Amino acid sequence: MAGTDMARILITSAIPYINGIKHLGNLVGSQLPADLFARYFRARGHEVMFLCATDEHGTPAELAAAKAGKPVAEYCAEMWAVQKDLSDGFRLSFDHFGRSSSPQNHALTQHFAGRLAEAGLIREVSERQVYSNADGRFLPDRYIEGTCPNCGYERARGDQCENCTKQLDPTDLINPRSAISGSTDLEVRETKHLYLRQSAMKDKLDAWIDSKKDWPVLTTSIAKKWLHDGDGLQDRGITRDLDWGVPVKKGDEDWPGMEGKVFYVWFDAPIEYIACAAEWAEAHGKDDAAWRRWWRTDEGAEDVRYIQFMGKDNVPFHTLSFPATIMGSGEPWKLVDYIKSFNYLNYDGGQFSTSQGRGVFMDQALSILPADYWRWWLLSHAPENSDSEFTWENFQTSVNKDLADVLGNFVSRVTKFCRSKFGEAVPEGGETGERAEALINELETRVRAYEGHMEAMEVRKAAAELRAIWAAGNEYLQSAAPWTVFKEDPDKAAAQIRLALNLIRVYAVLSAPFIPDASAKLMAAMNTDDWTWPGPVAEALQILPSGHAFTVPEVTFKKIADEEREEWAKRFAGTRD
RNA sequence: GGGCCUGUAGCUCAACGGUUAGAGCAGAGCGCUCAUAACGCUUUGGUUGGGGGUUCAAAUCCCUCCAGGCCUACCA
Repeated sequence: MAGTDMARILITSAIPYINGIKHLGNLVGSQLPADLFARYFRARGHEVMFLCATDEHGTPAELAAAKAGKPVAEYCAEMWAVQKDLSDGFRLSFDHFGRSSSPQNHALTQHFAGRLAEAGLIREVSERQVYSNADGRFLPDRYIEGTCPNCGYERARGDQCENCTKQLDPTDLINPRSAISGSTDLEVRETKHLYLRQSAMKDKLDAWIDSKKDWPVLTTSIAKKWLHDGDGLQDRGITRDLDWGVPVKKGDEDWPGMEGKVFYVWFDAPIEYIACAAEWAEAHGKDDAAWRRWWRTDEGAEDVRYIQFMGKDNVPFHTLSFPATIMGSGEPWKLVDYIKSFNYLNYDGGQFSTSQGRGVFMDQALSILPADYWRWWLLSHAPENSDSEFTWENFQTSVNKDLADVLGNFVSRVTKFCRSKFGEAVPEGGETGERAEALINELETRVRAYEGHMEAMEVRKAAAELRAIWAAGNEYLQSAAPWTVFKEDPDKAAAQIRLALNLIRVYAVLSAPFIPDASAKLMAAMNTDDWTWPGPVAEALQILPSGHAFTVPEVTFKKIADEEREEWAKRFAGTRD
C-alpha cells in the first residue's frame, strides 16, 4: 500500500467496569466491534492506536471489594488481571489495556479539573445528602430503599420506584434504609461538591453535535435530548465522598475545602482514554511525545481520526460530559470524530443479567468454545440498529453453517483433493478457464464491497459480504469440478486447485478481523506469512507459487452438536455457577 | 409523565419516497461426489403491527392506536 494512503486512527472502546466479569452483551457493545475495526485498519496498513482500560472507581467497586473482604486497591488489581486475561482470550488486540486508577490518570484528571477551574467552569455547591452511619458512607440515591409513597411498594429505590415507575427523591421514601446493610440509622448531612458548568458550554456543544452530520440517530438524538430537554443541559456534580478514586486537586495544588473527596467516576473514566495512551508509552519505554502525537492536535494529532465505540447507555457522557471537559480545558486535545454506538443484546427472550447470572459470561463462553465462534456470531449479529437477541438455536445454525460448512469445509475439500491427486504442494502447469475469470470478477466486486462496509463501519453488512466471499469459493469449485476435469486434463485441474489454494490464503487475510485464530491457522497450514491485503484479486491469487509446500489443516471448525447446545441452554438459563 | 428507538417471509435481518419488497437460515425439488452427509442449482413463503392521511408514487413522510425496548441527569 502506498505511503500516502496511510492514515492514523485512534480507537477507544468504552472501558468496562471493574466490578465482575462482563457478559457477551457487554462485549459486543463496544470492545469486540472496536477490535474488529482496529484489526481491519491495521491490515489495511494504517497506523492504529487501540486503547481500552478498566473503569475502577465509584461506589460499586468499594462495595464489591468489601464483600470480597479485600482492600479496594487489591481487589481492583486482581479484577484487572482477570479482565485482561479474558480480553486476551477473546483476542482483543488492545495496544494497551490500562487502568483508570493509574498515576497517569490521576495526574491528567487533576490537570483537567485545574484548567476547568481556571476557566471559571467549575462551581462549588453545598448540598444535603443521605449518610449511613452503619455503612460509614454517603449513599447514592439508588442505594437507599424504602416504601414508595405513591404505591406502597416496599422495595422502592431512592431514585425511582421500579413497581410504579414514579421518580423519587430519597427523602420521599417511607422507612428509608440502606440497601447495603439494611440499616435505618440514616441522617441527612451537608456536603460540598464541585459541579462542572456544562450549561455554560451548551451552545458550543450543540453546535459541535450539529456539525456531526454522519453520526447515527441513536447517538445524536440522545445528545439532543439532554441539550434541549426542560431547562437544557444541566451542570453536573464531578466529585464524590468516597475513599477510592482520584483525590480532588487543582492540577498539583490542593483544593481548599475539598479534602478527602475524589472525582466522580464519570469525570475520570473518559480521561483514562487519554491517560491510557500515556500508560502505553511508559510500558513501551517511549517518551511523552510518542503518546501526545495521538491526542494533542498541536503536537501531531491533527491528522488523527478518532473513533469511539460504546453501548447506547454511554452516549451522554461521550457526546456531552467528556467533550465539555475537553473544550472547557481550552487546550487542543483531540475530540472524537465518530461515535459508533450499539443497542443491547438480549439473551433468549430476556435480558442478560449480571445480578441473576442469566446469559453467557466471557469466562464461560471461552470455557465451552473457541473465541472465533463467539466473535463470528456476535459480530455478524451485532445490535447495530436495534436490540438483538441471542438464542442457542440461532448460534448453533449460524456457526455450523457459516464457519464449518461454508469456510471450514471449503478449506478441507481443496487441501484434501490436492493432497490425494498432486501431493502437499501447490501444483504447477495448466491454465484455468473462464469460470475462474468469472470468480475473479465476482470477488473483485465483493472484496471492494467488503472494504466499503468496513470503512463505513457497517458490521453486519461486512459480515454478510465476507460470508458471500467464502461461498463464492464453493460455487467455483462446484462449477469447475476439478475432480472431473482431472480425469481428462490433469493440468487444468492443477491450475484450478492452485487458484483454490491461493483462495484459502486470501480468505485468511480477509477474515482475520473477524476470526483471527482461524485465520492464523489457515495461514500456518498454507505455510505462508504473507498477510498482504488483496489489491487486484487476480494478483492476490498468485501469491502462493507452484511447488509451494502446504499442509492439510486439522478440522478448522468443529460443529456444535445438538446435545451440546441443549446442555448449554440449560446451564446458562440463570444463576451463575 | 416526557423523549427516543423498534415492529418487514417460520427465524435472523436488508431495502436514497420510485420496476414485481430482497438476502441468509429453515422447508421442498434436482444435481455433484473433492469435502466436516459437506457443496451447487432451482424453488415455496410477505395485505411491510392495525387504522387513517399526504403524494403521480409510501415499508419509507404525517396523524392515531397496539406491542416491545431504551433513556430520563446521584449505578456505572
